[in-house]
Amino acid sequence: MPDTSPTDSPDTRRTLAAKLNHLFHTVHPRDGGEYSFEEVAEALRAAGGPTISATYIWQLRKGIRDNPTKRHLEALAGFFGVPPAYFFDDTAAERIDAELALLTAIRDTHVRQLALRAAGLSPRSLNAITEMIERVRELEGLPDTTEKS
Amino acid sequence: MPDTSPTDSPDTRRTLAAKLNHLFHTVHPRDGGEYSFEEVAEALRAAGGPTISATYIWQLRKGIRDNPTKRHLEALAGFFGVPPAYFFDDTAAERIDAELALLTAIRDTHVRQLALRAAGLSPRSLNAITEMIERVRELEGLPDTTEKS
DNA sequence: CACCGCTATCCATCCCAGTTGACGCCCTGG
DNA sequence: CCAGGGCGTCAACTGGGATGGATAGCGGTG
Repeated sequence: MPDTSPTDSPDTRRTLAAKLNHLFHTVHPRDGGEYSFEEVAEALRAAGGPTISATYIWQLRKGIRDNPTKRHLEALAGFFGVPPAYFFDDTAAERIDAELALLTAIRDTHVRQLALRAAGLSPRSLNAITEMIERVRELEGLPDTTEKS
Repeated sequence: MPDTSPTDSPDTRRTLAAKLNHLFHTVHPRDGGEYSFEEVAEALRAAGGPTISATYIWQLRKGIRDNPTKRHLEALAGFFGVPPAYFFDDTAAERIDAELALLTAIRDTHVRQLALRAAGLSPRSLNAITEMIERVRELEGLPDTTEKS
């Protein structure tokens, strides 16, 4: 099973409302004032894509509603010029990005191939093969540091 | 005004259904077969977070429904171990697709351990060990077909 | 002060995202 | 050849995501 780790606690993670609020406060039209909800709704309508009512934008910013659909997230992200991922919880994304970074560390295609083929083997077989690798490392004069990640 | 450019790109964008389909096809449980919709729904329920009915997952994969809410996207992304951005940004999706098989493989701590230890070995040793893994796969009744790209 | 334009806030409503339950198909074993 | 369970598929229903319209505050103008 892939990742069934318990979803992170409902702590004081930045809520969708907070992020939207930050966007409104940060990106504003040529003069100082913030965008009005009506303006945003209008602009989105003009953009041709999916439209959002001004009232709903207000609800999202206020935190009254916090579970918009994919298309609406895309539209909002598009308007404010941020990637849609901005609205999602970053901890999960960060963890996965870290994993992806680890993958780039494994450049050797042979090692990749090996890992791919090893996936699915029983733990006992994996252990056995790992031990064999350890032995080969020893024979080839590589460090045997069994560091824990 | 920020970015009011049309949200849809000119070319045929990969639909949500296609991406989901790819995830189902690529990341599968220990024994070759794909996850069943029921299994995914069950796992999400067990994870404690927001739940998705098996039927709905089917609808999303089929393309019958294509506008899920934020929480459901999070849940799905969490299950398959990809960042939520996977469902939005196509370029990111392609980048992740390239690593997806390896990414899921590496998630098994034993496999990761093995891969890290294997890094640095001589090509000949790697080949030898890969062949041994192939043999063990055979003994454990795992598919020997190198899955197509 | 009355009036007007504008915007945030509220409320009642609608419609589609999401669920429930049932059906049909393909296995597997008896 | 027929149970029986598992899984994908379908149709109808429900709830909340999303909307439109009404109201209240607020500054500006004559």
